[in-house]
Amino acid sequence: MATQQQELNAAIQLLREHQVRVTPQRQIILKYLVAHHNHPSVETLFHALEDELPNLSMATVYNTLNLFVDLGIVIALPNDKGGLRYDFYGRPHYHIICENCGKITDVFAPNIAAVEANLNHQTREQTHYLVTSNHVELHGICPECQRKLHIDPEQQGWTQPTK
Amino acid sequence: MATQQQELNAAIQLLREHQVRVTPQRQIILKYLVAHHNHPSVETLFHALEDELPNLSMATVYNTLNLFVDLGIVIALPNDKGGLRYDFYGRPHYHIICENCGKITDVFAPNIAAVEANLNHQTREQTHYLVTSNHVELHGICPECQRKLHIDPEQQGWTQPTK
DNA sequence: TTTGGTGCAAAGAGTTTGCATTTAC
DNA sequence: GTAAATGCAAACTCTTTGCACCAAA
Repeated sequence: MATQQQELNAAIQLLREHQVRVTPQRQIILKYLVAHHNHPSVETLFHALEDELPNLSMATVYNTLNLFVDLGIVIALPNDKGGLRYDFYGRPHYHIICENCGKITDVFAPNIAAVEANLNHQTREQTHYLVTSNHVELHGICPECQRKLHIDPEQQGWTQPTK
Repeated sequence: MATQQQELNAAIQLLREHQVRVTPQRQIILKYLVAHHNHPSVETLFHALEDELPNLSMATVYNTLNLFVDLGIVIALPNDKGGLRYDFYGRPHYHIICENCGKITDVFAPNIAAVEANLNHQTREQTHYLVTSNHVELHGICPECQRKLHIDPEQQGWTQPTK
């Protein structure tokens, strides 16, 4: 398991390899993403960093995140309202999102590779696409919200209360 | 296998059950979505229908699609640029998206249920979330783009050309 | 007849861009 | 020293909202 410092160094190395400059803003944004796996929106990230970087601009946050996504350091998680949240992508994993509170949790399944291989194979058989990657995203209710909503943890399904 | 007419009728029935009015706009938008599995954006849908509904408003398209998503008739497919595309959700399926041309293709895998059950179980074990649904999305290169890009169909991986 | 829906226009949110200044290399 | 990145503001795109008119039930 790589330490946060090692992950950060590896990411900075990646910047150098792509000949983009290692600015304080980029380092601080990276450091935040490595340390906090809270899948921040641009907004969240901006406010989390405004103490450390008082004249940080929103534009810089947008530009930096777009750069990181292009370099594959970070992945963008689109939600069904058209917004994006970001995640440092050190090790392959997928996500589960709480339908009640919106929290995003990383899932590192032991046989994730087997499931994905199966999925990719089937898809290729059927569509003849050349499969390059997959995104798995689950939705559910996180443990805290289960308690808050008084949901029986043994039940297998759940339907959102009518709005 | 349900015919398009049956799917359309079922969807209209759903509108009635939820006591929302069956307007010409809603019927025509539904008809389009049932007939074309091209995963249109709001823009695409609007232009496809402007002949049939000359004073159709964008706002109506937005409102209607949001309604359909809330009713579960249609699903929203967010892309990593923060945009949304829509898909009539008659039968469970997942999607593969061409990285070159952006085309979205439906995948109806035979044992999709088994793969999903496995995924859900693992996720629950690890996170203790109550899993309610899952979204599987693959990325790849569609057959046409493989030809255009002269990609050997036997190869197993592909990396996007540097921009 | 009575809500609820539509169309229009305006407002709002989120994101990108142009440009002068600053800074990493 | 030079090219690239930042910060600011303005521009732009996408989506929602308020309201008068219309139409489905």
